[in-house]
Amino acid sequence: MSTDSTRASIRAVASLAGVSPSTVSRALNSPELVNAETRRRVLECAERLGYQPNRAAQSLVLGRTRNVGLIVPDIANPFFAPFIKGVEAYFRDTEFAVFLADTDEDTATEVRLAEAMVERVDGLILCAPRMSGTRLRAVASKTTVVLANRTSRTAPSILQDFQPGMDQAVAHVHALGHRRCAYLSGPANSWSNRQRRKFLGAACAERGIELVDLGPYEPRFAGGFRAADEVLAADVTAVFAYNDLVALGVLSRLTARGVPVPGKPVPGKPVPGKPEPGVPGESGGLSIVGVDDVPMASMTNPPLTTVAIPVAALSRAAAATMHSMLDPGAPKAPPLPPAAELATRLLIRGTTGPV
Amino acid sequence: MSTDSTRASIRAVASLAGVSPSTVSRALNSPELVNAETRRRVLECAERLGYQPNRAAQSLVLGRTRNVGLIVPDIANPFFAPFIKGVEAYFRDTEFAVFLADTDEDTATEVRLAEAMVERVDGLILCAPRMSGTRLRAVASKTTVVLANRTSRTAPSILQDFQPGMDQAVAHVHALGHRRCAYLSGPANSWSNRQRRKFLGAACAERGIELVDLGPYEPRFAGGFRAADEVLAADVTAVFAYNDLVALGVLSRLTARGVPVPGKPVPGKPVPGKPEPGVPGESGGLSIVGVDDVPMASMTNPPLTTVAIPVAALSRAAAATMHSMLDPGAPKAPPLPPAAELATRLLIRGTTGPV
DNA sequence: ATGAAAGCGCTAACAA
DNA sequence: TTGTTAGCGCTTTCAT
Repeated sequence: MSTDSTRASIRAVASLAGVSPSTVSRALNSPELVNAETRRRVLECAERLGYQPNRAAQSLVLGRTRNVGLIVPDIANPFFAPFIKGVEAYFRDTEFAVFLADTDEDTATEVRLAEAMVERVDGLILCAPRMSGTRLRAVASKTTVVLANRTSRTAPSILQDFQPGMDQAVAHVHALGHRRCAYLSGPANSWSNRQRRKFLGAACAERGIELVDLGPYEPRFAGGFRAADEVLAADVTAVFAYNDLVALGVLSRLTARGVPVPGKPVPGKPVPGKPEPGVPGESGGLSIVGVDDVPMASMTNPPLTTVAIPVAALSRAAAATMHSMLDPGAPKAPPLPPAAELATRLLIRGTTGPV
Repeated sequence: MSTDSTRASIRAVASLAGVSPSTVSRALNSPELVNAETRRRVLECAERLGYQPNRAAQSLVLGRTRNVGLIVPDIANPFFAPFIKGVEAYFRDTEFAVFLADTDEDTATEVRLAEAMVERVDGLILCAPRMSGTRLRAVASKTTVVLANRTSRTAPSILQDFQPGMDQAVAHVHALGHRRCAYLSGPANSWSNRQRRKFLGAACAERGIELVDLGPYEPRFAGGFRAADEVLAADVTAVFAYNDLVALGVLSRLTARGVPVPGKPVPGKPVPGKPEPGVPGESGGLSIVGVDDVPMASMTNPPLTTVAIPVAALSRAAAATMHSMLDPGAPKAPPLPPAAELATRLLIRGTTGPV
């Protein structure tokens, strides 16, 4: 019955076990330094008192918090949920706990949050951060930083490989006969956006597809709404959206406007609200390709063709890298996980069809 | 140029300002106890050195961490994203930082996480926790607890008011002529589930609607898939799903099976994969009602009729309650926010129609 | 209004 | 193998 209202300290355990506090500390942290029998007794007493070392005191003397921070642009964006889950799941079985923060896609908020976190953690995982290189360097000088989807010489970064997915997407669309397509771009200062655009551009050039740039749009469903109308005016037959949310927004708006997706020409059914006739290759509808493979992408009607990203591998790699940097005893993460694990790939579903 | 590699301590500031450490501490924490001019000088020196009090040391002496924990069943469930965001947004402007954890809808994990968190926080916000009353009491005895969507005598709880929404849903469905409906239940030990069922049951009884219980199903999209087939076998004309995810799963599966939603009878088009004919009132299709109003509910085709929950008000109230309990100086949260703010309401969209 | 000193709970030299 | 001692950086009596 150790129902003491106030928490047991290391001294309470020590005196109950008839040893000094240092011995208790050793029994707990460096078992090999203490006599087996003594250790057993200490552990038993600790157990009996429900002893839990005071973390503030440990942090103070050790100079480490055993917390890690995780900053993402938007929790509500379904792309980040599995990322967060992956990181949390990884650290669940370690001595580390994780602080999560959401920047609301705002760079200033991101900087403020990073600065607030630095005080309370041993390391910071920055997922797709938008802050400047200078800022990043400032943060990295104060704590251990691991980057996901952002390059930098300042800190190790785990990156997806967009090339295969984007290439497959263009090949697919090309095979369906599309020759003039649009890219709906996302945040201008985002590494992901630049990557997507780059590989898309290269693959299109290679295959003789004309690529029109539209945007930037906010990387959400609402952004896709706005994009949809601009797409209709751009005289293309297929669009590559920055991500699934935008793609879904486009799909929804297009459906509402009566534009068929993908382009199965509906004879005699012109596009309402789009009075200019004579625009070639358009009344046939549009094909749409997203990126991310968020859960809802497979639930729409028609389901979305999209470039899937191995988020779980990404988050696990980021977490493992951080862990190995903070705790030399940790299972050391390979400097970079096998490229194949981080490769994107095309998932062909219902929103792409022949011109 | 105070580019010192090692962080400035309170002593560094003290000696730079020519005062004692206690004065620096007072200048920072109890301005009224120190001479205005001295204070100005101290603050300037602190600024110059980029001084940031060591949190571990403060925690140790103060006995408070200035962290709060937040535990939710599933980050990936779009219902919780705004909740989390609300809590994070609230604490963003306070001295508190928040730890987030995801239980994966698992009670054992929930308990473990709560116990791990207790060590590192001053208070714990438990969103829709499933742990037993006994466990809850154990946790609450170790730290300040605020509950969201879970009743308890142990700790203050913020609850949504499901009555109006459920009542409106039943009235709506009744007006459309439905007389035999199903409830697709969620987690058995969830307060939300019991509430939904209760008000649904009462409203149906009142209006002479027969309510069939199905499930429980896991509260996700996949759960709805399984539910859909059982619904078809249950000979009902409308279903109330535990939440939107389940509703969307049902919708998707039904669409795939060729069952029209809502029930606009498609003449001469029988339900494939459902060989038994002669079942009355079914080939006409089904009406579906969800709960939550997650973002994707408005994006499907047809968009989902659902009972919307004011999550932002809920999370804000929970955060404010916690804040006022931890910090007497905080804007004191009303014991309970105005009921109207927490009331659910029906959003009629496309998945409900006449029998 | 300010300084000196004690101590929060723990770990790690150093001694024994 | 174990105990003694000295701090980690801060706040807070208690003096002055």
